[in-house]
Amino acid sequence: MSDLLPGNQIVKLVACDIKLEVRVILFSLRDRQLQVLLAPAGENQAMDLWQLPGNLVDRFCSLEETASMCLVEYIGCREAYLEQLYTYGYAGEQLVSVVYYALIPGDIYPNKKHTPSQWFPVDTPPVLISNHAEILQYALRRLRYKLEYTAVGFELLPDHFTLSELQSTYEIVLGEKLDKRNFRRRILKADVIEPTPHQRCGEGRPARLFRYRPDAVAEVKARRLFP
Amino acid sequence: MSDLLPGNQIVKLVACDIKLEVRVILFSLRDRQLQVLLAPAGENQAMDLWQLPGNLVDRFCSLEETASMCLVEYIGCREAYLEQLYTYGYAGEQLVSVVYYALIPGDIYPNKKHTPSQWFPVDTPPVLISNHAEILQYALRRLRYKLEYTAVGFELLPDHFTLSELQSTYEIVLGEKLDKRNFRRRILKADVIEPTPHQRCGEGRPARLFRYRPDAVAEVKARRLFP
DNA sequence: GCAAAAGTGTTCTTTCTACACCCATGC
DNA sequence: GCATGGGTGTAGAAAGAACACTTTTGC
Repeated sequence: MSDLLPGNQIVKLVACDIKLEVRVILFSLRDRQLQVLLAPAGENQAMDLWQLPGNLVDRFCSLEETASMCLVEYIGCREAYLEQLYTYGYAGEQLVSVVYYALIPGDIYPNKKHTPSQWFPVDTPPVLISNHAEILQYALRRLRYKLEYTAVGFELLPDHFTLSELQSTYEIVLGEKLDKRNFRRRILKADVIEPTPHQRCGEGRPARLFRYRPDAVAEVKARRLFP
Repeated sequence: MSDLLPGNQIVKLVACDIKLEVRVILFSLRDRQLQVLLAPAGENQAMDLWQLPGNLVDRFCSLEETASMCLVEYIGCREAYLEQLYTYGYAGEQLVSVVYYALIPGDIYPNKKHTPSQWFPVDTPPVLISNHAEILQYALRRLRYKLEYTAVGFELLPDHFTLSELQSTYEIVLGEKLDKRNFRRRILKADVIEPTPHQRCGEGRPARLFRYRPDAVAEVKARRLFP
């Protein structure tokens, strides 16, 4: 298990049998619920044990690249909002786990792919390995908190969306009803989304479509201000 | 290569030549300035290159333990406020750096120890290796932001402190003058510090001493809500 | 023309901000 | 008794919360 290493000086100090992995919490809106993608963990399917998707860190990939690769691998998604959550060290198992979370536009990626992973409502997850349930709860708290002081909610929607869709997103994630007029005022004042010339027709009066201002994305990322 | 595997299979894929280190940003108030502890980085002293204190992660220590050990090693300090900041991956160097920051009560630990590390004002740090200057800036932003919505400021002070000392701490870290009455109202409403029966005598009228409520510490920690 | 969702302002309440004087002690 | 820092309340401004009706389309 303790692999041998080439003998320059720095290697002497390397704690070489610590495993390093990246895990990604994929959040998405499906069936009007906030859902999370989980992968089966048990050798034995009957156990019904699940885990957060992830990969060991390859020596040629950065942490964020590894996380991005997970998105591609698990749902074929490029270019989602991705943010580092926390790094957990498991002393007993010599394992370090760098955890990210991602916001996946709902209804873009199919419910099932070739992978055996599945979406679960965040409120009713299955039994998870290790401390993954705790990590999931923490991610949820962070996501909710973040929604309250930034406008990242649109990252869960397609490129173009109506204000009602955005409000619904906030309501689902935060788990509470919001006032329509106050919501619009606040979200527009935040100045990260802008109206487009297009409308969406459906039942009732057509709604104006919005999109996020491309120049505003950096700003949202920069407010990576909490633990 | 990159499928996530449970249990024993994981070992096959270990990227064993990735180095894992913990760095700690030690903040402290000295000479009425916010200062940071740095360690010399150059083999050659003339270069005057510095770095954030840190250690490679030992196989038997957790990340937080490693960070705590840095505090002991560099300034002989146990029991400081310690919070994970961010984890940086350096793909080119196969290096992963888990960075914490710590708030060290000022004037408790002497300015110099047997270690060659030194305190520098955060505004005028020396030249730092790698991206350590950037990390320091990020830590500062996080600390300032955190002070605005929590009451962690007292972690930079001794066990007992006056409200004026606490206000001064906030002013130094945030870099702006605060209104005395508003400050007191806010900090008391936050409900994390409490008056003690004691007073501190000095010049002028004696000041009541406060301390943080032991049961409130968990609460502050729990608001580890930002990236 | 009616069902269904979109869109739009105002009032009240709460929170934040600005501001000045008396108090207790040491010397 | 005076110099020094400690301690206290209030009024105006800004921000947030509560609230109901008109508009546009498809059927």
